[in-house]
Amino acid sequence: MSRTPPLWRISRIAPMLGSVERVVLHVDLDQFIVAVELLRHPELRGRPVLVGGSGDPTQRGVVAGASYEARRFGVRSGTPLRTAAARCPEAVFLPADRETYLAASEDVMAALREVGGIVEVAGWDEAFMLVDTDDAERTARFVQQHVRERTALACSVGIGDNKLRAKLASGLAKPAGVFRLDVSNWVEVMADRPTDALWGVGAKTAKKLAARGIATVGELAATPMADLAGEFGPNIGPWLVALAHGYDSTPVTDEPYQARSHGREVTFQRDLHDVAAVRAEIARLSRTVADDLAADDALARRVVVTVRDSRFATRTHGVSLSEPTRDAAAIAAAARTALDRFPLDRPVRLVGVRAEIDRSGAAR
DNA sequence: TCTGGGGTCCTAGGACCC
DNA sequence: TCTGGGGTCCTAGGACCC
Repeated sequence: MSRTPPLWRISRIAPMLGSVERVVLHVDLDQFIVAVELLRHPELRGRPVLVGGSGDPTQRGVVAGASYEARRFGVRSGTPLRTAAARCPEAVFLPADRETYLAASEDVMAALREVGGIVEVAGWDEAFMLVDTDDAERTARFVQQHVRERTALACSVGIGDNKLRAKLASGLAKPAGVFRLDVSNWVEVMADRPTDALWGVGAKTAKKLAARGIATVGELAATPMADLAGEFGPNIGPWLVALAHGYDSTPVTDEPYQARSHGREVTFQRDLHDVAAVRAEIARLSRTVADDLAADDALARRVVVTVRDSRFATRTHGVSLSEPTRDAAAIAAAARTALDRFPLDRPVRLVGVRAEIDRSGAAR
């Protein structure tokens, strides 16, 4: 189809001289959440800043954003706030402000679209771009400069011959740099890194691989695909080996994002012992999810309830709806039915309600 | 180090049907 | 009656990502 982008060029900077190539860029904002906060709290620049939860490190919550100064204390995204405060007592804690980050993110994406090519939003603070250029490094620098001019935010840009390599390259470019990772330097750059350096290999998979004597990307690449099909499945096993070669054929697309589900969950500051209180919370979350569905003009086809108990054991139960709906009472009734399937014999740490969206066609 | 909240995608097993 | 193979749907769980 007409997915071919317009020929990208920076006519002011680089006259079209050499050969044009098509590359994937991965644009990743540097310490995005903290950087946005520093725009309105410039006096905090240079200090260890941690954003997350309510901003109170004595409460349950984790770090959503850590400044580079804070990271030197061993605090990173996902660290419990309490732990962060112990490791970095002089840190400044700020509450997470999703609306502000979302607005900043939209400014960044608008700036990227001004550059041209195909722009695929991949999260608040990252995007892929498919561009045709005769100087990819110069194009990457131009993107950085343009984002900085429009938003005062710094980003790193990875250049790759597919999305996987571009994504890994941006990590290697940080902070505020440009790095190119393609078929020509893949082995040199990646072969000796641990398998969880790959995008899609996490701690669990890395551990299973290590148990088979596969510790590095190079060792994974040298593993016959059939060897992994048994433990990881007929699709994931071979895919892991492909990842280790840097293969990726997923397209960069600017199709508008369509959520497949909307959910809300809450961790209580103190575990709930009272079943009635759990039910009330489920009802409240159901109403919020119904609002989220309405805002997205979406209909639910299934409602799934999550319960995490005081021992951190997490279970789900779901109820399929007889017909797609966004009616708050219907969502709440389904959630209550699902909740009644739990034994609720232990204090409850977290509850959640998630609506899976019906995209079967006519129902928008 | 006592572990958030928003999501996506894949897998396995059982039900059900032919 | 005690035996089949394949396809598809549903559900719960797992892994991963930002």
